[in-house]
Amino acid sequence: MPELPEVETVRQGLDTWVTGRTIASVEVRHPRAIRRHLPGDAHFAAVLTGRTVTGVSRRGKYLWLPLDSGDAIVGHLGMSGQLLLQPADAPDETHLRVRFTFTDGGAQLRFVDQRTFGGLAVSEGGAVLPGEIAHIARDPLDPLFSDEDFVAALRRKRTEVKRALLDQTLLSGVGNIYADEALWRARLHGARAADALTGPAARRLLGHVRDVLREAIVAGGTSFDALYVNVNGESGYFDRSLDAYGREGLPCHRCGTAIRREQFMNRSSYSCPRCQPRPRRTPR
DNA sequence: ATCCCGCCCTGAGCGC
DNA sequence: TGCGCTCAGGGCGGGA
Repeated sequence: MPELPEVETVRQGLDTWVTGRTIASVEVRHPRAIRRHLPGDAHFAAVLTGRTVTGVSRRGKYLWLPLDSGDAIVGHLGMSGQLLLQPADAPDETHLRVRFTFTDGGAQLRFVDQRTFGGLAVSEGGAVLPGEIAHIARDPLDPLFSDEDFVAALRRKRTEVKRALLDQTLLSGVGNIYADEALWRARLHGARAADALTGPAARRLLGHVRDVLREAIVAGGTSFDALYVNVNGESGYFDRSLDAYGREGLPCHRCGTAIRREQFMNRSSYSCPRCQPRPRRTPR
């Protein structure tokens, strides 16, 4: 569910409310939530207890909390994960998976995840960049992201442009919503062959990706339901600004044509039939 | 090496 | 009411 803007909203909240605090206890309520932490839940709790969180970082849709030990807690929200700050006396959430308490006795950090596609792990020595996510590309808001490298890599891909936008090793942070939004802005159908894009077209597309991500962060992300919320349980409001995603049958904000929905990668894709005509040739 | 598919889960909404 | 089906914002492993 969460893409870069939603994860960045969570990152900012964690940075405000968790950085500088020392972990007093860790309770793993569901083993699947730490399945990527191979040593298991007892080890997970033991290495984190007594550690101080020194910041909160993000690459694409991954978050990590560097610790004073040089290790890090690395996490992914999957489709339905939430990181919430809750008073100690707040009732446990139905899908509470991991609870952290702090030595200051303040709000707990809770990892709540209905579908359990998300998870947490300790990354040994991962404070600067967890090795577990070294294969994830920088995101387009990262100051060290290289536009020219991305454009060149995109134009080498023998696949459809939407598939390439969703490839987290090419650029990170873009998911189904923001891919469709950027393609709509760029007036490109997602089935266009990536290696058939001209350099200027690829650069324009990247510009639209960057714009829509930035605008969505300002809005606090996109929340269709209670599954995506910030660390204080509040929804973002970028759903009001969507031009394509989820708008099947509604008029295109540019030309008035009804937005269409198509199946792609076992997911829905939304586009304007007039502004984003299907390519005649698709990649093989 | 590159690309693509199936799968990992739970719950909401819908038609019957 | 209840059943069964479809759908949901992601990423990985493994096969082709």
